[in-house]
Amino acid sequence: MTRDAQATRERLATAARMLFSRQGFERTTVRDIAAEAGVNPALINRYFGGKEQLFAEAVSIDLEFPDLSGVDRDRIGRTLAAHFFTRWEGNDDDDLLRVLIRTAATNGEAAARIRAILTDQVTAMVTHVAGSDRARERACLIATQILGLAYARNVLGLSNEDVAPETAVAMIGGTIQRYLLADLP
Amino acid sequence: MTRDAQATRERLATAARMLFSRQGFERTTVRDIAAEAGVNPALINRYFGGKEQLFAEAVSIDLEFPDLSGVDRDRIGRTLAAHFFTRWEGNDDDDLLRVLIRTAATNGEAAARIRAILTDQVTAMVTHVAGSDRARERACLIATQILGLAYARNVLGLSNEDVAPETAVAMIGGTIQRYLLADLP
DNA sequence: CTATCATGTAAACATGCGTTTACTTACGGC
DNA sequence: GCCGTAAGTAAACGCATGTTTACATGATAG
Repeated sequence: MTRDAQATRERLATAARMLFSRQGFERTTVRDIAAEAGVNPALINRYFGGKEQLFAEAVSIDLEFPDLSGVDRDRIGRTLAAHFFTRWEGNDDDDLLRVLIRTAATNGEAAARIRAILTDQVTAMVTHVAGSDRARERACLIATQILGLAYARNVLGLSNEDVAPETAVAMIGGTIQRYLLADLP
Repeated sequence: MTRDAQATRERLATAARMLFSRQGFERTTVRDIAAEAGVNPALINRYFGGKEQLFAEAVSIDLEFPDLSGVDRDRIGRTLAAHFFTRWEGNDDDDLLRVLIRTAATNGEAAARIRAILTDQVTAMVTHVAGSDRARERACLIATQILGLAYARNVLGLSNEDVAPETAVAMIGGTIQRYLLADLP
């Protein structure tokens, strides 16, 4: 048994991300997390202070928008749709947006975290592309579509059999394009 | 204390809908439900067999699409958007779609229920309006937008301050219109 | 080599959960 | 009016949870 506090911490955080992502906060037990990390449950309290703090520390997120500077102005929506679509394509079990979408359903802190992401990251992107005029409204509209796509795929389990990826990227890309740049009433 | 089995059953079902809606399945306890209904927790088992069965019975849902027969073909999307928007406007605490959206995040059965709604009700509506060709794809696209709107409002708590209702109805209506009737790639 | 302290463990603790059991109470037919 | 039965209750059960405590162990400085 090799002993390395920092490595153990990270094993716990990684295991936590994976399980929170798959099952949400309530259904994931500290014993599950510890077993997945191969250590003793008590270490969660030693290193993080408790389950809540582990969640707060394990789940922080960056949407990682692609660089849009070289993209045709009328293809930005499609590029963003493709970005999110492929990001969730793989079954990487520690995608943090997935964690939040699942967890926010019953956890106010997670919901606040997503709102912050919208306010900060999406609005910044919209401002950068379309200017600051009504940027927040546009960001919220875009968020409804992106979150709906994420929810359908991650929570409901809709797959490429239900909507072909090309169709989804093209149509949802068109929607984002409208929300970004079309005139608002 | 007046005794009426059927009334008690309904009090339990109503209380369950409200609490499941507010907190999701895991966070809602049978003791909470019984207290809200003003009866003994054991009656949940007597009348429904258990918490799971109570959930299954209390949460069945009808999307109640508006009658679209008299609506201009190019205003159908907007009509649908307005329908869903106003439906969730009020704070009625027993809206069943809200229950499902919250609960599906950590409960496979609820997720299956929403998929069934999509398959049955939304696809039927699409078929009726736009014909059966690729109706399921169109239904899934519409679902991503509707669910995203519902999620943003009910789970994240986005309000009319974030996006003005007129803007949301117009823009999201336009999206549904495209998903319903525009050529798919 | 050994003393020491961070690291890890096992077991118990306190609590809250869904459910079951044994019991009490009010209603309706006779 | 009585009594059988449906309706309702109180209390306990068994289990799983997050957390704490007391103890064991391995790396490392002197």
